[in-house]
Amino acid sequence: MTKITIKHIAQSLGLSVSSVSKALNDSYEISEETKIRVRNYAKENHYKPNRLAKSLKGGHSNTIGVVVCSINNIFVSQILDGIQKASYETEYDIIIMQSHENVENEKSCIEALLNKGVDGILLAPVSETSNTEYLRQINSEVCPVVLFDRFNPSLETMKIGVNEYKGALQATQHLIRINRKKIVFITGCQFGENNPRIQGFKKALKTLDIPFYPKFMLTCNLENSEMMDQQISQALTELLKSKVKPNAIFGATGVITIRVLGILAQMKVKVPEEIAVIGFSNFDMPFALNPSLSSIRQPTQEIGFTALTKLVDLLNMEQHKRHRAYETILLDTTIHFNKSTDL
Amino acid sequence: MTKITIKHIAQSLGLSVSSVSKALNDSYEISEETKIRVRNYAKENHYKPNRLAKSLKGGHSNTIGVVVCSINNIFVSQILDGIQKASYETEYDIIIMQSHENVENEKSCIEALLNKGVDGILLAPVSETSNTEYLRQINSEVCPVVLFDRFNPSLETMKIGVNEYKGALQATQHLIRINRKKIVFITGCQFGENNPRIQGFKKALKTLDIPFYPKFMLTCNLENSEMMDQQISQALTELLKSKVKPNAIFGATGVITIRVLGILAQMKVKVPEEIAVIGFSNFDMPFALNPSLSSIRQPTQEIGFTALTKLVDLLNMEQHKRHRAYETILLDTTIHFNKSTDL
DNA sequence: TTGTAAGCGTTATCAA
DNA sequence: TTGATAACGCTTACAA
Repeated sequence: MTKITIKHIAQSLGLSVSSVSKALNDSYEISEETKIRVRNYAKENHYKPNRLAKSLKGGHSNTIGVVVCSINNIFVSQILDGIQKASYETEYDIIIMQSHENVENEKSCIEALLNKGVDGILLAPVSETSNTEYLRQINSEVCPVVLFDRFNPSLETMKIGVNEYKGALQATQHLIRINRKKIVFITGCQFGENNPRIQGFKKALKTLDIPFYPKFMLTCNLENSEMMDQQISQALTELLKSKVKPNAIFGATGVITIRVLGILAQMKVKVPEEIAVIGFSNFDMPFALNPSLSSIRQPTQEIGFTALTKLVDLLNMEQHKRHRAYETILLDTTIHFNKSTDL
Repeated sequence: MTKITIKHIAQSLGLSVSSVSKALNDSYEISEETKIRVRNYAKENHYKPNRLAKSLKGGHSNTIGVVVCSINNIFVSQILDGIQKASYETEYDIIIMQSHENVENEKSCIEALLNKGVDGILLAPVSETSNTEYLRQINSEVCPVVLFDRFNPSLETMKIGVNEYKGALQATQHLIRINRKKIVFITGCQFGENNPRIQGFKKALKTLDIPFYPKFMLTCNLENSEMMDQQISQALTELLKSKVKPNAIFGATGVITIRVLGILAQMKVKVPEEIAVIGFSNFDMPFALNPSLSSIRQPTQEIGFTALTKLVDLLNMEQHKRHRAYETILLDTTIHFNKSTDL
């Protein structure tokens, strides 16, 4: 069970270390016969190249860093699953870091990854503007940074996400179709005004000349779920008392949407009779929810898989050619109607 | 932004490489004055030691491998969160692998980790007997293996889990207390007969002389959630038609418990009126469920944190002293009563 | 107190 | 076709 190295092989076979290395790497300089001898010996003795030595020599760590808001989140863990799946087919290891929806944490995560010598970074930015300059510098001077899930519009790099605009548009249209036009839209405070989910929502209203109530735009803190619950339930309580009473809620993220369901249940507000609910959510068991949730589902596995694959593609290119490969990939969402909008 | 090495520092300061190394490592051989010069220069120029070189030299990778059934699972991701948190305070990187509840995958994961040269392994075994011999060999000859969540009773090593027996006992007692004595117990097929959750359940029945119906022990496939849904709903449909109709369900894992809720909702079975439901679950938003779920909650963060901490402790000990440090830590669960058992 | 040199396991250059 | 040697960045006897 003891580790065997090239040196051992060389000694046992009466070859030099360099010849063995070349044989193992299928170099043209080595005779077929020797290659076979070496390969056989290596296989029989379970030789495994030492990745550390290889990396040290090669100047890269064969490691990719991933920064997400929180591992402990269904949406994120599905993406991570996709990233892992893609990574199995490569030589890269994955190191995961959590920004916890905080811009400064995000920077620390990236710094930590850089210290570890990662060859590339996969990042779901905290906000649309977080660490822009820093990231730009990293991407052009240190290692490629591929963005996924959320984008930083002013950062030129590879981006993989979903067509949020379309998803939000369709979901809103559905609410309107079932005659729920007084829609509360709940987002995280990291969402900028130009967020495509907000834009899709507004677009749907505008097209059909439905009035937009600014006070129906709710913003909550994604960093802390207790605060979030408080903020949402307080805001909803007030809105339900106001003269223009809402009759639907659109949740901009999975956590928001599902928490809203819980909050409404505790407030004894009937869904969908009093308030219809729809939102982004990748929760796997919509029927277990109260009531079964209508949702916009994102192809999370594919996001992760694509992001990692594209990053590896970049890594395999010469640095100066990379910028030409930059693209923004928008995958399609799917929309699922269940009881929470069933009228 | 270019990487700086010990060599650069040595040249700039007119010192030798070894002196710089020693200064940086606070060796007694180096004068205070030199140390300060070196440290300052290092700090000013953002010197970061190359971990690869350090590891290659030191003969360890500073990496810990973690094998879980699936990242994409609330319970697991909470544990991973705990592991990460603990790892921040160490020099170790974490590499995660997924066994997908399959014994052979589990072995491949471990092999892959060993190839990467991990210094230790954190493993949530697929079953109570999976890969016993292999793991024993690894643990004694290669690197420490710490078990968490599920245990392999015949493997002598460090183990971190929860008092499942007690949790199951309490939950069952609660069902009995609300006069629900015909309890269907649903487990995964990886659970052996001696699993503490099953034992706790049986004990509660036995103590109060409640009959145990073998056909109320349901087993489902945890590898595939569609199959699982099918198996459970089919079995329940039959049981509900039989002469001894169940009036409660105990779910042995979070996925089972929540899926049961969804299945019952689709079968239009009223919870808790017709069937009360309780089970292990670490789902964060019990109130969003239909109905709000009574559950046994495990201290997932703490499990992960403890497991990693203990593994690092082992790593810091001399190999031959490790076995003396082995212990089995059982953390307490908490039980939460909600609507699904509210009678 | 500081420096020299060897070595961790590879790969790459150049000679033989 | 094969081998000797240097190098990647760091640590550590051993010498000076």
